[in-house]
Amino acid sequence: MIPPETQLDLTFAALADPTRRAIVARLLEGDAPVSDLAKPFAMSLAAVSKHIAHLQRAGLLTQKRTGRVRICRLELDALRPASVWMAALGHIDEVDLDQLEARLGDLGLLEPE
Amino acid sequence: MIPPETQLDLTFAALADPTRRAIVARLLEGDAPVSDLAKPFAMSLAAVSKHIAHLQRAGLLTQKRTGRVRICRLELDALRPASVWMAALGHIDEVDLDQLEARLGDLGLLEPE
DNA sequence: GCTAAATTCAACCAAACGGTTGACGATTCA
DNA sequence: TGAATCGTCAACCGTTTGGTTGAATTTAGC
Repeated sequence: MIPPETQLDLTFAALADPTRRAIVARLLEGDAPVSDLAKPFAMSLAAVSKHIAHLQRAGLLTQKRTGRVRICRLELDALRPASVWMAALGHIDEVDLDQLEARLGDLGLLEPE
Repeated sequence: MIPPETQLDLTFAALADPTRRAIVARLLEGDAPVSDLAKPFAMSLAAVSKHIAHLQRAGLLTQKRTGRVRICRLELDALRPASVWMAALGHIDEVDLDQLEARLGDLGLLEPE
């Protein structure tokens, strides 16, 4: 099992490249074979294949082969840890303080005021 | 002016490293000088300084020098384009399905159940 | 004015990245 | 069977990254 820290590393790194973000965006419109994904880009198929591998390592993309074609599917769930991390930055005050307080309360560590 | 595509590159790349994410998290608790930020890490000050420079390039961190000390401040606003990009991924499905359904309905292509 | 402290700068290193080309394996189809 | 197609693999190349160490710079304090 991948340590969660590494999961975030892989996810953010996967999104840090414009080619990969374009592939992700394209997959929102539906599953697609590798060659279709590669078409818009002025680079070799092998290069796109590597980008896809990168997305796969991050769990953002899965492939299912049917014949000689590999259909790529976007796995939006894999995006959630990164999304949560970012969202937490904006709200950490409220969320974390509440949870901390609740936990401290459960443990009887909260001093009455 | 930085092209917006590059802005996303820099932001996601900045977040793709655990040291930098830890620095960001630490700065949520308040501004801090470089050496304070460096303390938790088992690496040289120069290394942390480079990480900070990386965050600065992405616009996520600004410095204000007071004397020989540099106070670092988190710039959460710089996170917004990346956050928006990710949020868009999560909702495009619903949106598109709704629009598709509406369009099909308009065309009389929707089968009654 | 001298010394110590807080950072950055510069040079270096190994590893990863993003791309290329060419060979290879699998599959379809005539 | 043989030729074409889809995609990956392998080797290579130049650049970037994340770290090191040591010197340079700027400010503080005695």
